[in-house]
Amino acid sequence: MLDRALAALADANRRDILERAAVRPVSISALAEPLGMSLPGVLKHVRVLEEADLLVTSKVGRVRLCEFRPRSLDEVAGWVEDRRRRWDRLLDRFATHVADREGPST
Amino acid sequence: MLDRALAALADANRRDILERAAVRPVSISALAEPLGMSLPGVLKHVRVLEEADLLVTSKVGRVRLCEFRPRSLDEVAGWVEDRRRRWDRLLDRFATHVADREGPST
DNA sequence: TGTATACTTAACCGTATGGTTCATGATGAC
DNA sequence: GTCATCATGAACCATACGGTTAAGTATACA
Repeated sequence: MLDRALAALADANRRDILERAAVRPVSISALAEPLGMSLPGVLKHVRVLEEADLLVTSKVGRVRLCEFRPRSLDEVAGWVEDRRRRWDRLLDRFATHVADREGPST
Repeated sequence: MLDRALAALADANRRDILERAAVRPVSISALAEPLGMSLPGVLKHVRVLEEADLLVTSKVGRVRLCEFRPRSLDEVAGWVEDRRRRWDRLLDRFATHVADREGPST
C-alpha cells in the first residue's frame, strides 16, 4: 500500500485533485476543468488515487463524487517520520561515539 | 523536487537502499547483493535517489560510496504534515458547522 | 419521447521505468 | 605487468504511465 500511496502522490495533477477533493466532494468534470485535461484522463488519475486508498468515490445520479480519504496519508507520514527518527538516533549515537573517542572532557 | 522524491520512494528496492545507506556508507556491490540484482540495475536506482536528493555518493578508489541524505525526506514530511493539519482543520470547521445548525444546546 | 449531460470504456500512442547482458574502464593486489 | 574486482556505459526489452480520441451507457430534463 505504501508503494501505491507514494506513487500516487508523485504526480502534481493527482496531488491537486486530492487537495480539491479534501475541501468538498467534487465531480469528475469539476476536477477536469482547471487541469485542462480530458474526462477520461482525470478518471484514470482518480482510479489511481482510489487504488492507493487516498480517495473514495460514489455515484450520485449521473455524477461521480470524489472525496479525500486521509488514512493512506497517515501511513506515508508514519513511514517518513519513522525514518527521520531513526536517522536522528543514528546521528546521536555517532556524536556519542566521537565524544568517547575524544575523551570525556573535550 | 517533491515529485522526484515521492517517485523515488515509491519503490521497495530503493527504500531498502536508502535504509541501508542510512546506517553507514555502502558500496554499489554491497547494495546489490541482498537485492539479487545486477550492478547496473542498482546503479540506476542509486542515480534516481541522487536526483531526488535522497542520497549522495562519492568515489573512493574504485568503489562508490552511497550515503543517505535526509533533506528531501524532510520536504516530503513537510508536505504530508501540511495536508494532515489542513484536513484536521476542515473536520473541525465541519463539526462547528454541524453544532451551529443543531443549536447551541445540543 | 427526445435531447443534452456526465461519465465510462476501449483502443491507441509516445515516453518513461525497471530490468537485463555484454563490453569497457579504472583501481588495487601480487 | 598481470589479474581480479568494482563500477560504468550502451544497447536492448517488456511493461507501465500519462495522455488522447471516439464511441457507448446512464441519467436528467423538457
